[in-house]
Amino acid sequence: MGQKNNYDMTKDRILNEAETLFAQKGYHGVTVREITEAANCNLASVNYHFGNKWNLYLAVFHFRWLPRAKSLHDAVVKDLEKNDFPSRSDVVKALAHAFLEGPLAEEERTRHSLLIFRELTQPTEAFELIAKEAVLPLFQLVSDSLRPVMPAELDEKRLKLNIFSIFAMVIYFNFARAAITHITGQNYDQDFKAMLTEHITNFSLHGLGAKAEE
Amino acid sequence: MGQKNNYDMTKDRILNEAETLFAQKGYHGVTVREITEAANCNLASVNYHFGNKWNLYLAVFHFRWLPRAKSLHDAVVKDLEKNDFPSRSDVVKALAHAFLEGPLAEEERTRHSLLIFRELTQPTEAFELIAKEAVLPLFQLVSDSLRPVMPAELDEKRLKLNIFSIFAMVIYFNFARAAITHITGQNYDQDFKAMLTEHITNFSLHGLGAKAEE
DNA sequence: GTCTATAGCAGGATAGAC
DNA sequence: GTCTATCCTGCTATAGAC
Repeated sequence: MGQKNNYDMTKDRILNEAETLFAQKGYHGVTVREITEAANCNLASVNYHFGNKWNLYLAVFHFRWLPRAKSLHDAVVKDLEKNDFPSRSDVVKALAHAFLEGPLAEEERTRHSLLIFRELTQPTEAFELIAKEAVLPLFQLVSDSLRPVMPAELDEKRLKLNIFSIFAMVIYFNFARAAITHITGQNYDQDFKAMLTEHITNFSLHGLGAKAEE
Repeated sequence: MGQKNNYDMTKDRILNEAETLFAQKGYHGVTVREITEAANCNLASVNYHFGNKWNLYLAVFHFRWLPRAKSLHDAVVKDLEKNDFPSRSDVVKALAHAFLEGPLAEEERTRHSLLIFRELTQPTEAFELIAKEAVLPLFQLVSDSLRPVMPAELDEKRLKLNIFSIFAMVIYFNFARAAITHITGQNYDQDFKAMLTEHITNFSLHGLGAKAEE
């Protein structure tokens, strides 16, 4: 039992440090030495606990990324349950709020985002896992929530594109921070994030608001 | 002179293969050996022509990525010049069209996108270069085009957020192909891309079209 | 379960012949 | 400018003592 604590703690520390480093530098950019030094344990422990470096990478998604994705999913569900019949605006707001100001701490969110961006652009075995366990379910949730409040004549294909567009903004404003900060000089403080949530909701509902011209 | 041809050709072949491989696997995922084998030249030629691996990476952005970005920029400019006073719709359409159906061939676009996504999420020295030479100028162009057709009371900050949202979609639909194909089962053929351009334009102008409910 | 020591190999870079 | 041969560092992974 005392041993089991040590076991868990070392394994946990490795997972924590591995997640941070993989998020920052990508799989190939990180060495096992780096991870074990950061985790304050021996070089050999990665192989002992996870077999090899690649399995450690997968374990990060399994034991760290997925639970966090579930907490995001739950935050959206809870937000939607406030209303018996959530409006379009409720759905968008729930999503934007969860991703930009939700249950995840600031640095946690960055880590979470970086890990999935790498998988989105260059899918590996890990993508299979998170698509099935997190991405598809969340997409389905949003789809089911929007379907009853969108015009009946809107076909499935176009409904999906609309949902992708909402995700596009939520995700983009998370991952393009470097560019956004560079262009606007704006830091991601509490105020700016609240403004972003408001903007995303508004843009998703009305776009640029072109009524005046056409 | 005959020598200069060989010189150029080897250097060019290295740049070509390096670009493809860096886009596919990222800087650390690629080895110099891999590049020179693909370019059908000797291992030492990378060091001869570019000094070291890192300089080759920067050269890819300088000699390959930037010219392509300029051709995209030009496509947008030319499209906008069709109208003396481009409407909001004209601006969005010009952007979406250039990025999804513009001057770049299919595989070229993917390469181009992958390279910048890596830099957007994890900026290096290369980001400085392309931000100054390509990203900021394009942003400015869109900003200048939209300013006269947006309400005067819209402040700079919010105008910028609107522009980011348009870019968000244009970029997202390029880079999240893996996810989109996985979820929709839809391939990026000519028809789908035309539908995307239409969708992005429409969504950017009207959002989900929430007039009915609020 | 944790450590040291090391095998075994792949990587970037260079020297020097042609 | 291009090539071969080679140096040397740093990597993953494992064997085996504790």
